[in-house]
Amino acid sequence: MAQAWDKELRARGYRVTPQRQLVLEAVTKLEHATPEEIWEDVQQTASGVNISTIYRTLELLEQLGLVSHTHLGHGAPRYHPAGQAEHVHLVCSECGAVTEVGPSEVSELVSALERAHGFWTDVGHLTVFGRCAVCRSGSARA
Amino acid sequence: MAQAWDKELRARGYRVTPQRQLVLEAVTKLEHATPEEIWEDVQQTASGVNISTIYRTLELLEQLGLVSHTHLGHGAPRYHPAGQAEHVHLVCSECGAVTEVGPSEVSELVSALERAHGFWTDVGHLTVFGRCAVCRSGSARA
DNA sequence: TTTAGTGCAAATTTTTTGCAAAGTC
DNA sequence: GACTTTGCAAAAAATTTGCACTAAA
Repeated sequence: MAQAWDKELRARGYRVTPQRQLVLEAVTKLEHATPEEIWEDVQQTASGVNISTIYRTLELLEQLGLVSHTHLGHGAPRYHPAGQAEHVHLVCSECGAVTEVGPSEVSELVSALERAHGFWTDVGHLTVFGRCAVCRSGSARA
Repeated sequence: MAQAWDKELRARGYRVTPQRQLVLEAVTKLEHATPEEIWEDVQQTASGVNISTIYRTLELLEQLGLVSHTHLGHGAPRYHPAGQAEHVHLVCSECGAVTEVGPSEVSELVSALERAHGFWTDVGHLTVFGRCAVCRSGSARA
């Protein structure tokens, strides 16, 4: 059941390779991983997958709708399995902590934007920057 | 009045240079500009400012609170004047159009996140990805 | 066997850094 | 004149690409 994707791949003329399996597993396991983190993870498992293969594979998997990515601030894009329930990311600019919250918490926003601007919100790609509870209480600046 | 920043700079021991003025002007004029766009704009005006100076200047101006940046998707960060009223960006993943909406439209969200997670939202850095009204009506998929 | 995928190395692109020369205060 | 900034060139970091070789179907 977890391997429905392999038929998907073959059906579209792509091949099922160990590298692709490993990358998909790593994306699922790590959550919010950058290409480099995925690469590091895969290295431990296999005898070695080239970084360029990671990039090419992520591109393919994303195109197939198996994974998707978001930008959590500055650096590299972060990948996560697409099947997974959508969630919003709260990123603390101070400590970098990432919190996931359910889509219901932003439903107000989504309908407001829809109403006012006819804009459909891609909740899965929504990232909110700010300061987390810990940092706010830590340094006095509340 | 528009040059309050130069005293600000000197007061903190920094120097007012034509390069810094040009960069700040470009940021104000362009809105949402990447370092490279700012560089191109400045080139037309002056006899030439080095790209590394652009980076260093943006870093300084941001640190001084004169400009700030957001990430509007994939590429480079986009800079805008910090004094400017805060606004949220709606970015259409399909056509790339960027719409600005006032902070009041997300006040619901801000208080909800504050209430539920103690999270303070940095509204000025908030970017919402999705599909704009034009693209939604254009291609049938509403 | 046929065609797609991988590894490797080199090329890009974007941003950073060291340092001497030039500019600001 | 003292101390900051800039320009330039080289270094890093992050991705992408060309191509011969390996492997899936």
